[in-house]
Amino acid sequence: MKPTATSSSFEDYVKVIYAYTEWQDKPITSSVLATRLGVANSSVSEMVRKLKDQGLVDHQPYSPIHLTPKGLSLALSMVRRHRLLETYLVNELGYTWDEVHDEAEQLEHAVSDHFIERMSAKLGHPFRDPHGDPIPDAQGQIAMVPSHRLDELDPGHVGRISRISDHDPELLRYFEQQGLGLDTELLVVGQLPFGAGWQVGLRTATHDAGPLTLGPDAAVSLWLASVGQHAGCCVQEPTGGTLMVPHMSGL
Amino acid sequence: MKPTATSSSFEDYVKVIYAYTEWQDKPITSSVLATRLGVANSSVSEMVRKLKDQGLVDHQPYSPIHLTPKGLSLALSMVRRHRLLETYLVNELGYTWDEVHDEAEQLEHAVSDHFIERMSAKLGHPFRDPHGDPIPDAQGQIAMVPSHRLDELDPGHVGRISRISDHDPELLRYFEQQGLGLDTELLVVGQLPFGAGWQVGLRTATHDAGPLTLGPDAAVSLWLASVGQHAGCCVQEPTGGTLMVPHMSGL
DNA sequence: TAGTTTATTTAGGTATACCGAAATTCTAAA
DNA sequence: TTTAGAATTTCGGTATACCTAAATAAACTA
Ligand SMILES: [Mn+2]
Ligand SMILES: [Mn+2]
Ligand SMILES: [Mn+2]
Ligand SMILES: [Mn+2]
Repeated sequence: MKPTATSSSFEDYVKVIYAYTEWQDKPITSSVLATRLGVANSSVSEMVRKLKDQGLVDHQPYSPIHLTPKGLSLALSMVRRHRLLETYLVNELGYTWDEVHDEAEQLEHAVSDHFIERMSAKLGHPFRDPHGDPIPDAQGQIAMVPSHRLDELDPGHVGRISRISDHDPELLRYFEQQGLGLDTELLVVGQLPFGAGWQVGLRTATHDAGPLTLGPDAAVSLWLASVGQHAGCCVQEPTGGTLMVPHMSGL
Repeated sequence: MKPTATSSSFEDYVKVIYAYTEWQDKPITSSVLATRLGVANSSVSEMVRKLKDQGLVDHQPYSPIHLTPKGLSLALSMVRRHRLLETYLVNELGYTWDEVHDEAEQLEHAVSDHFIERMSAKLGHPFRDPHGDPIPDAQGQIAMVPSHRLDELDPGHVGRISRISDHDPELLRYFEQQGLGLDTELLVVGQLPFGAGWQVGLRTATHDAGPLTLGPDAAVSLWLASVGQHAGCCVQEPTGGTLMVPHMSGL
């Protein structure tokens, strides 16, 4: 079989299809895909037909879109590229975590496999990126830390920040400023009335800051892992199988 | 004026036009440009018209193609990108000097200015790449070491290798194997009859190797700087002016 | 269930960057 | 000077990846 010439558009389509399923636990629809890619619905219809021709997705008209094993494998390799690049930019080139997403979005299509593996080696084969998103290994295995979104946790729960959406650079700068980062220990105090957000308490190595109010947008961008748990469980084959951890976002 | 949306094709066209002039000291023709880019002559005619529309080249039908100041500026920025990337791949990611050209060819179109300047800073703002090609600074200033191609030098001349064409990876591996690298001191013994090549003597820090025979392809790929001279002269403005050093190759 | 709204696909069209073949222009030999 | 041959451009066409507007299918709603 031929090696499937994948354009950078194909790569972005399968990546977005994968990313949606990674947290929503259900297949993506045509219009959501269009929104996330920033293209017209009609463009998606046409591209999905081509992706199907290449055996990267399963799709019947008017139904949601599924990745095939081949499509999942390509998606995982793009996710690996993206997250390794983000990690590299922060660790080796002094980028801040709010600057890396857009740069990685371009680079992920331009670098060779050789480049990726060199980078991974130099970084010591990291398993998560600067925002806590898990990095699949070269075989597509991905280690996920069981986590829950802050807004889904009961008052009194204590957890360590395991993942932060990188969608909004400004929000990332805000978190930085407030001393909120990966592995910061957080106490969920409770939800404020009338959608004002959540009240949390945080303890960092440096300063034991007092209570903090997080708006709704901030709250849904944070995932917490139960204190006492560590990474390494819930391994997933690139050839399919159920995704064990819902509610994950960002690339 | 609008910022001239430059596609990666445009970038490659101006880069190749510049590179030709950098060593041939005369403007490139349509068919040579086509050969170097690996496209049909008709494609070049069409693209040159578009480059002219964008004010990147001067051209009248059936004549050679010149860069405008704007085109030269873009070309120098692409050359800077390419050569910094090659240097980075070798110095920071452990690439060998025969592996970097193709990777840089892709990356040069994908990285941001921010990435380039971070890289340059991390490398200590190098002025030449792994093959000795000069790296323009962010303003397009380029420092060239006065050099001559080995096949143009008289017997008895002693020089330091200042530039090696990166065109053929296999030739680079051969040079490596023979102990020939940047700054290797070389004595031109003389030309062999019937186009067999050149006889040279080399002295490296490690071993004082005996005489060596270089075939014609190898000989024309090496540039020598006179011993005792150093880099830093012959600065060129991006806004034009005569190129002072002919006979340079590669990117 | 019939009608209305929404989601999705189809149809027709654009821009970019290529191609081969035909026509044109330039050049250099006779 | 004429004219063959070489270089270059023009012409018609392809592939990719978008778009808007129109048609259609599916999902609600009354
Ligand atoms: Mn992308
Ligand atoms: Mn990202
Ligand atoms: Mn290039
Ligand atoms: Mn190069």
